[in-house]
Amino acid sequence: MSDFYRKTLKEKGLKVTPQRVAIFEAITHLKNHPTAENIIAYIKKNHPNISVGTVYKVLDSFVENKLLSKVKTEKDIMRYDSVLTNHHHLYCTETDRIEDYEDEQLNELIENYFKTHKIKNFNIQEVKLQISGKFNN
Amino acid sequence: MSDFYRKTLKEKGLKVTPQRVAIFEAITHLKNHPTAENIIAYIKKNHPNISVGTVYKVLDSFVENKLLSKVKTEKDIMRYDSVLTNHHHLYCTETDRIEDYEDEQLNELIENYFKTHKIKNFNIQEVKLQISGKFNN
DNA sequence: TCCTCAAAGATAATAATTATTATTTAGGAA
DNA sequence: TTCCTAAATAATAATTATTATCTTTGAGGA
Ligand SMILES: [Mn+2]
Ligand SMILES: [Mn+2]
Ligand SMILES: [Zn+2]
Ligand SMILES: [Zn+2]
Repeated sequence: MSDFYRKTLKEKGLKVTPQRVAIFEAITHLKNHPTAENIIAYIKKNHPNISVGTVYKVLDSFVENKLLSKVKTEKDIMRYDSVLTNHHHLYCTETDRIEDYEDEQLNELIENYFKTHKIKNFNIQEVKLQISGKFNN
Repeated sequence: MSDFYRKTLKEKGLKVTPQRVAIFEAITHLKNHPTAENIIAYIKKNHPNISVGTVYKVLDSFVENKLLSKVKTEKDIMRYDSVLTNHHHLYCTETDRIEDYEDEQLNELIENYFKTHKIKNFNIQEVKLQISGKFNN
């Protein structure tokens, strides 16, 4: 169960603490690209004394160590993403829902496009789509 | 000069105030997708008594009225975009620079792709690319 | 088992943004 | 042109998300 988290933390050279394991578990469990607040609320059930500062610090270090990424939004609040494969996002214009969109064919299309259409003075590392619209239910 | 701003505001049914004209002028003048702070600093030169709250409120109403859009970033700070045509963004992974990237051919490619690859339960309104990488100088 | 230093907890501070409220003013009506 | 009024602004306080500080704790190696 939590052995996966412990193992991954160790591989990254991060000390294995109950807080880190709990946060790691929370972000893989929570869907919809949770906020720090979402994560704290979830963890508090089993770990009521966890400190807010700890959660922010751990999230930061997870981002640095590429266990997590940040999701860009136009709200004044950060959201986190545990899916690390190259994927895109569906943003609902009505709610705050953000869903993952994986599409290997699209990735190839874009990759090929930029192979033949270099951007001057710019070296591309990653291309992500933010697809805005509405979910039908 | 400022007649364009006055005219545009009037068209949108917004009262024409010196503050709104100044903010409108600032955002079209400032490059690199300015923050509210950037805008305030710029305006203060000619308009030293403008209030921070006013700037935020005006920016909000400009976004609502589609005179501006917000730019997604992974920092805890909002940035604004006066370019309203459908365009994409180059994010520098080293600095906070965000440049516009316009590419009609790419837009068509993507549009056509999604015509034949509908996303289930989702109605696309807009697709934007966030292209991360490094500027060569 | 013991030590040590990195991590966690508690708390205060900061930064960005929003809310409140008194004052001013744009712009339509008289 | 003057007057009126709703809407906008300025000043200020409050809120929210995040970060910093500092003391205590405990993970993990010796
Ligand atoms: Mn903030
Ligand atoms: Mn904030
Ligand atoms: Zn995602
Ligand atoms: Zn732009």
